[in-house]
Amino acid sequence: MLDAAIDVIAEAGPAAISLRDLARRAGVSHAAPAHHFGDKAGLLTAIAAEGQELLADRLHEAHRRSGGDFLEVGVAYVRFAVEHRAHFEIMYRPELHRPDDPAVIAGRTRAGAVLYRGASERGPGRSADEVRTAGLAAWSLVHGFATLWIHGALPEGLGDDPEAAARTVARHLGVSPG
Amino acid sequence: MLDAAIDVIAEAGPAAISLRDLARRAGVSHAAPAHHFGDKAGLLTAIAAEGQELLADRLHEAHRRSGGDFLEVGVAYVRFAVEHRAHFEIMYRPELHRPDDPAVIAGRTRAGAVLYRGASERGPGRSADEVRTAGLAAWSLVHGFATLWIHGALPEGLGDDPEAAARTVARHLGVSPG
DNA sequence: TACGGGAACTTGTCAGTGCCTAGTTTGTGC
DNA sequence: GCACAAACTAGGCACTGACAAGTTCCCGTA
Repeated sequence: MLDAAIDVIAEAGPAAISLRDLARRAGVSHAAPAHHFGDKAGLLTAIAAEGQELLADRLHEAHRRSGGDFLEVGVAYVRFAVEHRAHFEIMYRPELHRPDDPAVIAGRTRAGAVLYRGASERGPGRSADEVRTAGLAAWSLVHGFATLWIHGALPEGLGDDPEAAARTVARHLGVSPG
Repeated sequence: MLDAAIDVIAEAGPAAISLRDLARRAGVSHAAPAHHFGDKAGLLTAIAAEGQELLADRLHEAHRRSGGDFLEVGVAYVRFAVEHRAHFEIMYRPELHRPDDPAVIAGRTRAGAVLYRGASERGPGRSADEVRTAGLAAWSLVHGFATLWIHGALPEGLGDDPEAAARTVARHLGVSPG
């Protein structure tokens, strides 16, 4: 059921999803999805929670494999967004799900921890506030790049490899002037 | 009619909009909106085109007033997103409108020109490719910051002034290492 | 083995929606 | 005065999410 939902969202966007269509695809009655998830927001909340956990896993793994290289964590963020586009879109659309759901909050906290750990390891000699805003800058950059890439808003000529393009662009995150 | 649509989107998101509800608010029959805009996508396309023009105006003005300071153009981008949240959300949701609409393309081209002009004036001694990716980095950063701010995904403690926060964060866009 | 309970699911219904077609009003230029 | 077009209305169709009530089936317990 969740898999079918993710397929639909990935190909037609979150607005195109219908509980009844999912039920048809799964070969069950039209009320079965509501039975499991409560309502439509419940279904999307489940997807958001799954996405947060998945993102946290990916960021954690990238942090470990790269030895704490923040650039690689950012690239992993973009890769997650492109590969799990449906999850990504739902996660950052709080009006479609329940952002105060415990499972969603838990995943978001875990993912956020990796992002901020990467930022704090990046410049050890800087103030706490600098570290914080540097992390926000990096997050903003990769998040913006991912959403622009997904929505096809970026200009042509970047190639078809989002990771390589993200790596190139993210290198422009320089040291802070204070 | 467009104003009513923007109010609804701003307070409940693009998914909550209904042609019939808009008609009720405007005191006309349920088919009147469809008559003017063709269909729902037509209405949202009109909003997207209006938003692109508005964004282009804002960026152009910020570029002029700041003497070409790219940071200020980025801050204007964030300000536009926060102040015209409904327009901004529709503009970057191509599955909800018709991104190939001539009016939309015209506005997008005009807005893009300001963004890239700001980037190219930033470092005159750099290669064309560096200028291009620097512009993309800046755009990604302010776009990401704006969307995260709008969706309430940023951590607390940033205050309630998105422009000041954006200015602080965007300063982390340093020089490119190549 | 009989049974009670609960989870999974079905059936039916309701208000609401987008879109379509046909008809009606209203304003304008000739 | 009138043709014409734009603006709008009225009604219907297939669809949606949500809700209420009933059904099936499995599993632990006596």
